[in-house]
Amino acid sequence: MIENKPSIAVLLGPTASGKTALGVAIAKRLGIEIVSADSIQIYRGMDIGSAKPTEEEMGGVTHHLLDVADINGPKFSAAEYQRLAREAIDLIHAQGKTPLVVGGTGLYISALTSGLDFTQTAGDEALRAQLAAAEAQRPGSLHALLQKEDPAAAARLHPHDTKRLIRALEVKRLTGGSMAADFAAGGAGECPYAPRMVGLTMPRELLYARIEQRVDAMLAQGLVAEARGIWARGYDRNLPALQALGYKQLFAHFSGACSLDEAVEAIKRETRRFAKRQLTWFRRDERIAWLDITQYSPSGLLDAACDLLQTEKEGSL
RNA sequence: GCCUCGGUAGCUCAGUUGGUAGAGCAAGGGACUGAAAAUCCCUGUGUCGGUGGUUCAAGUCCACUCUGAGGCA
Repeated sequence: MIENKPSIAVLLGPTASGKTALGVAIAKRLGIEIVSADSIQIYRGMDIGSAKPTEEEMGGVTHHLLDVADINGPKFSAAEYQRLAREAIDLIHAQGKTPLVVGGTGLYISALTSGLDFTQTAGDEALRAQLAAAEAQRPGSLHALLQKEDPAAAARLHPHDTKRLIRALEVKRLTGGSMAADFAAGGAGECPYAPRMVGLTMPRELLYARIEQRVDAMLAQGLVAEARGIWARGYDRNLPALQALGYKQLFAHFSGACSLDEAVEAIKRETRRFAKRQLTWFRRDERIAWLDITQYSPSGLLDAACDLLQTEKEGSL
């Protein structure tokens, strides 16, 4: 009945909800370290557009999992994130502290708070390229293939969901296993930690207004120059890192596909949609204690968050 | 003051010879296990400016009225 799993505190929420600042404040008060759960802040050189905290914003609090990958380096993955983050967490636990995971990438957070077990098969780029080509040539062929090789997985995937179809075929062919089993598990496997989760929320209108303001602030901070610097390196525009909000739309502008104004509008629109998807992901996790930031004063919010995140600790100490 | 063209979904608009309305965009909901800020699926939310009239039946025809743009005086 008594679980002895080490606890982790998690602060999550959609983009522009104020996680970064609150996270630092919490870490300072509790004297702990932060583990970022952000799929874009892992990239070196993508600072303004990813809203990566500056040295000043970090306020002396140690942040893990920032700047751990290169834009054109080996393909990063959720599995890689899980490995690195667990290392960082173990290190923090070794110091007798509770790590505070802060971020908005749902899959990454789930990789730490649930039993998500990525199979031991790394991606096979050649196979992926081959499958992608087959689908491009004859749409629908991947789903038909999967139907033959792994009907259970095929039943879970839409014929248009090319990325997952490729992955399912990859898993089947390389390991003989089935993605269907993973889907069915729903991440319910063994989680090495006891997570304490707090989510930041607010009325949708306010969130959208904050997104608008933040994109404008990024532009004022030099987002265009940062993106142009990366653009100038001539990387393949299809790199995963370059699909990031802000960069992707500005690259379209640099290539002459649209005006700067149009790119900025697209960034704001796509960021809104992203926030909506984040909320969809988080909503299904009943473990999250939601704090509506409009219901608290800044210090009240900090108190409430610390309270929720610490309860477990008090109980176990 | 007169004339013309508009007023239909959050926005831009379409609505055949009268049968209580539909596209794009925006938006909302959902999925998600090695690309996840990615990828994919679903959804029309409406006193058709208002009032009265003709009609079995009005977004559609008639009258009046409110309102926007333009034109003529």
